[in-house]
Amino acid sequence: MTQSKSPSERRAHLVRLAGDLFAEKGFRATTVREIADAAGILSGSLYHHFDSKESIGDEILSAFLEDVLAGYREAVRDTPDPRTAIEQIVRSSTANLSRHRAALTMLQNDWNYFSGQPRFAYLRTTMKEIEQTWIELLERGKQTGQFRADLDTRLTYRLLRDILWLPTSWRSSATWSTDQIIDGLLRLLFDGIRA
Amino acid sequence: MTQSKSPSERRAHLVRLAGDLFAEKGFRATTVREIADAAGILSGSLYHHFDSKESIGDEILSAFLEDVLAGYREAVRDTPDPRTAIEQIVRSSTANLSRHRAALTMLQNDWNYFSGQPRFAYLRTTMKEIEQTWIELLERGKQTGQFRADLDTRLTYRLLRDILWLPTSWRSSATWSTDQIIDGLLRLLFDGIRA
DNA sequence: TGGTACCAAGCAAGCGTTCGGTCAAGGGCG
DNA sequence: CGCCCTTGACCGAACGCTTGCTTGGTACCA
Repeated sequence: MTQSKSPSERRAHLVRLAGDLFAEKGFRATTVREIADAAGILSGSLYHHFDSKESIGDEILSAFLEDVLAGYREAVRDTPDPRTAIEQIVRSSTANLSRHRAALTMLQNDWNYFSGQPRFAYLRTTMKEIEQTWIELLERGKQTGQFRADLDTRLTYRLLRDILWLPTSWRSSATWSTDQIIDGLLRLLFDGIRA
Repeated sequence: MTQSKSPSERRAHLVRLAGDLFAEKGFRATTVREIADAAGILSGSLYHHFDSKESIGDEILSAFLEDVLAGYREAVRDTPDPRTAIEQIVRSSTANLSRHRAALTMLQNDWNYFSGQPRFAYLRTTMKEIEQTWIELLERGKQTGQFRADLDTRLTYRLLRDILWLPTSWRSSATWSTDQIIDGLLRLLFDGIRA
């Protein structure tokens, strides 16, 4: 089972273990002793690989946000059609969110903790770019007549962005497949629930 | 300013102060010393009024859930029409949520902490009843032809319930009025964003 | 022999909570 | 009226425990 470990790949393994715990309990609520337990070592030994608990969180969050930003940029680059771009953003975001469940829980539970620290200033920066992308897409959609003209873009953006990473925090995601969730989300988003 | 305090009304005042902190930082992240500071007393003195920090949380959560349940029951009692009932639920929930902002933050941030304890078993009970109400309304709406027949009721319920208490956690709610949010929410919900 | 990976032990700070004591307000009583 | 004695609200200090993190040492592999 415990096959030979590569040089610095062991570090990535520890990050993954920590991420699993962060995804379930959040960052602050997870102790370094729990992370060490999951790895089968003592808590002090973690500090051979990381200089702080925050560093682990940093690694998880920055990796996530990089992927998310890449998805957004790719979507607006690939197509001029707002509706298609939004659909692609929803798909790439959903994929990223399920690959980085820990990051989402951390952003939701410990946003106050992270966003205050200078080290995590990139959190706000990235959010700004995401917001800008959404607003431009929604505005363009209104101009082309695809979206309702009475749409409050900023309000709609806030709703959509948050709605988008709601399902990821559902623990019993075994109930629905990713495709099911995406389809339900897109239909609700574009058409509402009315017949 | 500090007018004479009534007998046990001082206790309610402390609960309100604690609630303001819980609404901003969550339950676990708020310390009893911070609560005491806000009240201008020492942390130990809090235990003259409450037997534990959890008791304060209990008071806030149960009061909130009582109001929410009352709103749901009233909505389904007042009208047989699913669409009208849902609209009324959205309005009553929004009102309750803005009156009990602390409870929502606690449910979102510290759900794991509370839901595990027997003392807070009523959390799960209430959620069950809310879920049941939504599902029955959505099913009835499908049968009457008001809602799309291909709606996955359970998935839609999950989305709607969570979407409903999203805007409350937005700190800068000064940007939009409550009515604006409700309108945007209802339009998105029933009609989607498409023209 | 030198470096990597870990252990064993412990530190300071912070947590929720407890406890003995103080002190002003106020009702009963002579 | 003047005295006593209860009571509620709070202080000051500490308790036991958990937190993230540090330190000194050691086994092992190249």
